[in-house]
Amino acid sequence: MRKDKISNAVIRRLPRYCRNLAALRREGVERISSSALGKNMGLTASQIRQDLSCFGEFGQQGYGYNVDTLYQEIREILGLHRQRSAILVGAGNLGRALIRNFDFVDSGFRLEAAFDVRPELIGTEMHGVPVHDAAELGPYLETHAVAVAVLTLPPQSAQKTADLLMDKGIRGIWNFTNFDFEVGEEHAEVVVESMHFSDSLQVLSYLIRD
Amino acid sequence: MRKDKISNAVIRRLPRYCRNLAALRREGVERISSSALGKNMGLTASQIRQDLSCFGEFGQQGYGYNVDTLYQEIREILGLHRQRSAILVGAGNLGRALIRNFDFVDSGFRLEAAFDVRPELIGTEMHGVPVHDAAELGPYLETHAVAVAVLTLPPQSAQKTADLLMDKGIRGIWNFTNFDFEVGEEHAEVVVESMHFSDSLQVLSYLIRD
DNA sequence: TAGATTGTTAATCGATTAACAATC
DNA sequence: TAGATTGTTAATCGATTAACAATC
Repeated sequence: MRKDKISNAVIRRLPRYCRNLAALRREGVERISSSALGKNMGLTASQIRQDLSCFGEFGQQGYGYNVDTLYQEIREILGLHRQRSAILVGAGNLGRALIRNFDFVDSGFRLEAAFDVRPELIGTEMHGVPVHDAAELGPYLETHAVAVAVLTLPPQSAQKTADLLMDKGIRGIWNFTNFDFEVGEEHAEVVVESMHFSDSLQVLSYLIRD
Repeated sequence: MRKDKISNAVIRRLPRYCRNLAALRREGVERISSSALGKNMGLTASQIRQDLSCFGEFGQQGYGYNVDTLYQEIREILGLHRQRSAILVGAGNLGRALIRNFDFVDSGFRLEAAFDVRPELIGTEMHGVPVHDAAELGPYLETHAVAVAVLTLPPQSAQKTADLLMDKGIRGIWNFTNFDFEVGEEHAEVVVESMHFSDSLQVLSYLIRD
């Protein structure tokens, strides 16, 4: 039964379903049952059926799920076919690594431009992406419809840049600054996804304690 | 009341407590109540008191918590004072970004060495970290006590390298490969923390859907 | 002392798992 | 048809929130 409000727990499992189904597809697997997929992913068959039923009826009794169809359905649910526009702010080591290595298209985005304050970077191209002066960020956002900004600059600049992005109507911020900037009530609809590297490593530290 | 088995949900909030308390400390705040901290972090006062009570009694009725003490306590719980040994495998763009910019010490680790297959990198130093031939990884692990390996190499090499690391007795793997390698039953005690960039961006894609 | 705030117990809420009729 | 497996409802489990006596 389709649900209106999807829980966060379910949403965060969707990309994993995607990755696993993509792998099965590459291996040439045509169909899979919830119990086989569950074994693959370390989930119960029940949970998988429960998760998928939030979005529709993708399976068939006695058969299971068609791998390719289910893969496409979940990509559709996540909106990965959308090719929305993205920019990156802060073309330092990490920003550069993302520009060069990360497959934005596979996650539903086109990376249109990067911004940085360093004069030696401004005007260059990285992996086909033009690097503009950070001072041009505001004007750029007024003339281009940008859905998401990747924030890969030092934490000290995070709040100010985030404020500008939100004021100019950004929909989402992918935050790599390791700083949780404030989101004012007037921007409550802005979505922030933070990649807190240190949080992850600190959890790892805890989990390997003696 | 101290608990034996701490839930994953609680563990994953600990680094956030740490970050918030660190910020308060920097601002010179000396004490804080669970309700004030809750407002700060977007949690209920109840949850904070419940979380902390898993590990001991750190507060005082009528007063709240001493910011500095609580900060130190949580760092201790996470094991961030330990300075355990870490290595990094794959000194490409992302690996390089971590070596140069990431503060391993703040998360409880010393980054001792990096490994790569590229001849032009072998023998060099990055930010004081020596880059060795990836072929030396096995021998290195036999002569050095390494707690954690950072995996920043292409997904195609992930399984093979992870297998080697686990065979040589690694305690934890911080996985940036965007690939969930298999962990054999014989290595069930190995802890894997994965930073799946694409999962995060895909969730963001979902959350900004119309 | 009076007010504030803890740690803990009990209540509620939400997520996961189990069971099973429906049906391919 | 018989076996397999779904989608869904009900049961269980776990996490969050509320309430409150204890006490600084």
